[in-house]
Amino acid sequence: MVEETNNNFIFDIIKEDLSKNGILEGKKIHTRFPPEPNGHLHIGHAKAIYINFMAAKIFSGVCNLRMDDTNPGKEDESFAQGIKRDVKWLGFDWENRFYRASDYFPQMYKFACDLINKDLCYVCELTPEEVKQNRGDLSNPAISPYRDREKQESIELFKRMKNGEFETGKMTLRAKIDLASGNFNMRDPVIYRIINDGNKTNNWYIFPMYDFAHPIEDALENITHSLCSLEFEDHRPLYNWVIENIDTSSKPRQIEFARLSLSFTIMSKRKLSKLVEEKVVSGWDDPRMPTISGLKKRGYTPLSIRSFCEKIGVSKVNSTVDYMFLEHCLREDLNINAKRVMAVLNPIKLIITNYPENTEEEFEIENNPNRPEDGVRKIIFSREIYVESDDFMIKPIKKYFRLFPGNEVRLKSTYIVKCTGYKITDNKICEIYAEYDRKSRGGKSPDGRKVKSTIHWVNVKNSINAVVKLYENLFLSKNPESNEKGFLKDLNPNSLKILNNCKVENCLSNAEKGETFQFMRLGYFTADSVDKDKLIFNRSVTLKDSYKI
RNA sequence: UGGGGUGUAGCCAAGUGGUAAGGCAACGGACUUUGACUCCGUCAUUCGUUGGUUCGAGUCCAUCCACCCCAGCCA
Repeated sequence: MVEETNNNFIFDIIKEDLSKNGILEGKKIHTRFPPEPNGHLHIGHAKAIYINFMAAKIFSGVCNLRMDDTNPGKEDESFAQGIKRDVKWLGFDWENRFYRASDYFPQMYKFACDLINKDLCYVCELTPEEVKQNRGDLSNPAISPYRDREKQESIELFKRMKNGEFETGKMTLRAKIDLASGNFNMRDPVIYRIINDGNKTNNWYIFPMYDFAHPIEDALENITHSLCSLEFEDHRPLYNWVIENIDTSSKPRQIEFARLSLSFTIMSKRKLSKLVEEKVVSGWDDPRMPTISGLKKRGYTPLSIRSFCEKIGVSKVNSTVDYMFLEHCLREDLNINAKRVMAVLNPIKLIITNYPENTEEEFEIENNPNRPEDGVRKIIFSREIYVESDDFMIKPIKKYFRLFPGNEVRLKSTYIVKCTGYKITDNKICEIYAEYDRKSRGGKSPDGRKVKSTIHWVNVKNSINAVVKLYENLFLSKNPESNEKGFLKDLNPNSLKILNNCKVENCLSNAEKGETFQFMRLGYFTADSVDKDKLIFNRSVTLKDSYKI
């Protein structure tokens, strides 16, 4: 998994801008990732982060991290902290360029006053309802009776708005552009509103709207390419209007790309919050959540997420990526890097009847066949072991070549054993019996006979207990939002399954929190708790399995 | 109905007038002490439609069709 970058239409534009006679010839590019601190980052944001930081990296520029905090009340410092943590975890570095839109409020206020003086803005006293009624429609223009207010009067009122003399919603500052525009964003958009609820941020009572604030933030930070998602395409004329009419030499350029949709999950912050509030999940970092913190807890690695972002590409097509593709990227990383261990999720005891009691043998097992340099470790074998209950059938179905009476399997790294019988108590198989072939030590078959199946096991004596959490998609449909009764009616009842009686190899007593292992033949599992008396693993992703029962 | 976008395989996605990359998924097969991994092979006579220009069109022009976004004092 080499980290290199494919081309895309945005990088083509940047290349063009940077080329000879391009608008940025001889300059550096400068991008930014500007989340609103009103929720936690998810995999969709990872795409935006990746695009912005990679554009900077590839073209030897830099990328800022900026909190777009222009709407107090929705926002919270804890979200800002979480965002910084997640971006850093993903492996991106904004160095010392962390900014907040609110730090620019004085400058924005000044720009707004300039615009009033240029007769490009006016204070409007329409209430929100009146604005709505007067917005016009597809064939009729909007109306504002305050459009021709004297500049001086607007300046006065705007100052009084700033001083907190009016209550929330009483008046707004509007840009004088075109009440008849086919683009509703240009029908004299509100650029400042009053939020005077006693809950003030930095002593401000007026707050700039996104459309006014964003271009100014970009200009003040000397952003060259302002990369955002498709729904802002209609806002670009307004973005450019602001840049052209304020006093700046910066010429940031907005380019839009399609945001990410992933099958079987949702990306809307509002809906993700709902899952948290309704306690459908344990929190923003529930391993089933598509949030960065959730993916981390699930066992996703920063490399796998970056690789995913790289591989899905960048375009303007609204598309939905298969969830399987994300899983593929994780497996690709873990296949190379995860240590292999043995763990039995649904244990059943296997007794090797011809193996001496009170004896044990030591065997070596490789830590990672894909990385011989990771060496081997010792495992202890003895008469009683646990095997997976799925690996035994009294009457084998077609193409089943694991344990069943009369059949031979290899116990990974040790011996070939032949199943000789089983015991049933209370209608349940409680023990399986087998005999081992002592000539097969190490799992070899000296006579060359083929043993189709090799199964994993742990020793009864020294295996340790663990809890394993198995996850499936949170939703049943590819597109949970399409459920007519709402996404909350599309929940998968099996999205979490907790196994409390798992037996794992004793080397896992040294596992570190967050460390990921391959449980052989089962999948990749990440240590979520490593407390002495409570070892918990989250299944990150299964192994691919061509055997369908 | 006004404005802005987008249509290439089941899913992403290259392609910039010279004869449809790549990945995922799927399906065959080889290998295998993980039914994993790895390796090999198959998988678009055709690019939303219909016309046109051209020696030549996924690429240019026109037409129609489908889908997405926009009428917050959200971002």
